[in-house]
Amino acid sequence: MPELPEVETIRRGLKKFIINQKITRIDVSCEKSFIGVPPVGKIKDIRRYGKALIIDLDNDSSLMIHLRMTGQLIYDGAERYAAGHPSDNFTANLPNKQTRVVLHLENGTLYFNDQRKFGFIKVIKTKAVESDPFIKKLAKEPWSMTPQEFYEKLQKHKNSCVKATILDQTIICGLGNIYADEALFAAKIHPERKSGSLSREESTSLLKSAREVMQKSIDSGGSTMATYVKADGTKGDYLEKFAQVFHRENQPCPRCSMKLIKIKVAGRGTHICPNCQQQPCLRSIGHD
DNA sequence: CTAGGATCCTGTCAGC
DNA sequence: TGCTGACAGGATCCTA
Repeated sequence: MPELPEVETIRRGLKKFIINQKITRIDVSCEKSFIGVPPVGKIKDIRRYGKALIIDLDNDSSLMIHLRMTGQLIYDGAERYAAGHPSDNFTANLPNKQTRVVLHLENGTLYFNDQRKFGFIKVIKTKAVESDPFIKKLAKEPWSMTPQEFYEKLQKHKNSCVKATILDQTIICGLGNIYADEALFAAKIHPERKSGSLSREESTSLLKSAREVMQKSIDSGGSTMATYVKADGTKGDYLEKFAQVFHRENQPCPRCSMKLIKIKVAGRGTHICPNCQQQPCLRSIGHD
């Protein structure tokens, strides 16, 4: 579930707590969730490639972590920091039923929870991170992609729905279901438009919107809970404060007040304003 | 090569 | 209450 802004929020949050701590032991309770031989070693850095986190150790090995749909990382030490898939388990006892891997550190514990077991932690050599099959094929993030490059990518996949195109991490990296919907709404583009039908202006607008919605989310701590859990832990509030369409079906469009609807595109739940985001055959009728 | 659908897995919720 | 199917903030594999 976590998309680029959530993973970046996790990275920044965890960094403060785990850098320079030694991993003393790793317990794996779900074989599928941990690939490789659990290492011990001191944590030197925590990096991010798209939606993947990399924890570098001082022994030439790294842990690659992908949370996929339902992963969570929770650090429990003098303070607790939790982020990832939103759930009540953040504040529940740890470990719990969904805890797949426990990393014991000198001064605390890092829990990897994952309801659906799609996520994983994988041991790779630090030198081989960039040549890992998943990392290697990731495209540029919206901030480092030029409008020209983006337009060319859309043309290359001209027969595919634009939403499917921007969800493909090998085409543009970082967007998931929330930010794809938000970016398309911001750019007033219907998700079922063929990628090749977007004008250069629309393409540039979409790229710009993708940057904006994700940056805004990073600035506000992600859309999911990212919290120092005390009794009243604060949480990332992108969905509450900034999301315009995601999970807002049946509510009025913030731009035109027409009722937002939910449809299915590329196999994913998709939220749109049927007035602001019109199909090609309906566009240019009457107004702009 | 592209595009679309099934699939991995567990849990929750709406509808009967 | 219990059952059933749909669905879920991701990515891969298989098919045509």
